[in-house]
Amino acid sequence: MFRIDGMSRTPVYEQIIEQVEKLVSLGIMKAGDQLPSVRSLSIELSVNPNTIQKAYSELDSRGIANSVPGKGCFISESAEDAIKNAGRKKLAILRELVKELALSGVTKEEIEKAVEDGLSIPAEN
Amino acid sequence: MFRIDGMSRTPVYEQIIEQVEKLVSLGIMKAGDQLPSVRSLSIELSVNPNTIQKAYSELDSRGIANSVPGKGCFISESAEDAIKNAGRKKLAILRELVKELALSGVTKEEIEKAVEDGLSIPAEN
Amino acid sequence: MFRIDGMSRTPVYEQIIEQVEKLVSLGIMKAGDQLPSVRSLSIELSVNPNTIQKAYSELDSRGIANSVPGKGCFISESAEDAIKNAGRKKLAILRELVKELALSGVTKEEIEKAVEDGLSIPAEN
Amino acid sequence: MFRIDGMSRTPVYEQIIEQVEKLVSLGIMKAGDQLPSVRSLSIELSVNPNTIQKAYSELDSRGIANSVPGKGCFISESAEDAIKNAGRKKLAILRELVKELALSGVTKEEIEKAVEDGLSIPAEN
DNA sequence: GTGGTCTAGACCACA
DNA sequence: GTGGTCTAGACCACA
Repeated sequence: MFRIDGMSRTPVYEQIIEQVEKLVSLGIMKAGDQLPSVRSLSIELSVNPNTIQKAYSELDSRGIANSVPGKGCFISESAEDAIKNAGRKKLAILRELVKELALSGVTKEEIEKAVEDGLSIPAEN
Repeated sequence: MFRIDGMSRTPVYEQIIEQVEKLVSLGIMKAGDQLPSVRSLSIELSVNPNTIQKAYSELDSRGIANSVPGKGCFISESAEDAIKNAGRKKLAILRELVKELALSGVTKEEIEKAVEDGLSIPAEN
Repeated sequence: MFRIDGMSRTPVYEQIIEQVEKLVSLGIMKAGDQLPSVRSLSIELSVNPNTIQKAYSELDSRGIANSVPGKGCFISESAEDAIKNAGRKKLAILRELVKELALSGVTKEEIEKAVEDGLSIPAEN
Repeated sequence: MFRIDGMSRTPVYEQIIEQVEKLVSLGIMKAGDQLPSVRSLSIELSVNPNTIQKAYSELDSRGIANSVPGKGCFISESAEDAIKNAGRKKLAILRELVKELALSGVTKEEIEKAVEDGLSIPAEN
């Protein structure tokens, strides 16, 4: 269910967060669903339990999951909203990136093509 | 000529690189122009000389400048091309970002609006 | 008669204690009344019997109930007093909370409004 | 500058967060001020660096400080606002606590007295 | 020196 | 079993 790229620059705990967000966005995980336990996932991914813990507590503080001591970690009711709102905040990054590309000499057409590509493949990985 | 945001998450050396690229893209600096000396810039920006050094050698390895030991660091002939090519490589990042936003539930309209905004304000900061 | 919020951060056994206290405070349960048996309540709430046991023995040591082995758990004569005294001890928590809020910049008016609200809706949940 | 109560139930990292908030609320620390480094504070308090790290990264994600890798951790511009807003969210807790006390039989007068006490000693510990 | 990530492993309260 | 906290200590990128 989860896959870690040890070569990647993005921290392991961040990779886990992103994958949970993806599963929720795709509707594969829904509010109330339980995530694998810290220990079981740490074994499955050959990763230290602390790293999973960090991912889960981040998901909790982002409003995507509820970590309930003694019971488990569950997708929260507000998960979809929290993810969408986080996405909205990233629109500013998108704007800056476009501006930077335009400035560096990349043409408007190349940029719009890339955006279209991104929009047209909505659920491929 | 250069400004460093000490609070920013982007490394200081990266901020310097970005600003050199911007100056070239805007045509303010051209092939053959000399960058400030490592020492003078380090003093001007209150930054460790090693950090400037790192920025300049990165600019060198990216084909944007030529560091000539004992003489200085100069904008290279290939600077504009190198910057544009780097920009093209960033199109992939743009594509991924758009895909990620779309997946997280941000609407197509919001995304296209942000792209337009980025394109319409070509040289504001 | 009892409801458990599995998503809540307050431990299940604590939730049970609070609900017993509320029933006594509201006069719904009185001295001598018998609480549901450990087994039956554990089944009703889909909760581990150990958890109910823990709640009941806590109620016992707080002087709110008497656990009689082999017979059951009964609201004690001193229940109302015990609850009121526990409440008085919580006045210190209230004082600290108010102090903390005031210190954090919340205005006196906002605090007094919240207190009034709490006082005016005496028995809504 | 910081003091840890090893006997307390509140986690060490939380104690540190609270103390930073208090220092900001009291105007002792201001936007831009640098917190002690992770290592130095860990030595001063005889606490593991990871624990300080956790406190600082929490302060960061709460908008109270900016952790800048390689430079240090600084009180953010938005610190006071962030603290005040967090306080406002705690008003709901206050309301519930008052309701619970009133229900348990504590008189209105006792409650109001405690609130006044909390308000009248604005900066004692 | 400074923060950030991670492993290894312990201990706690709660279910 | 389940999450939460913490120590001890390593290694990384950046300043």
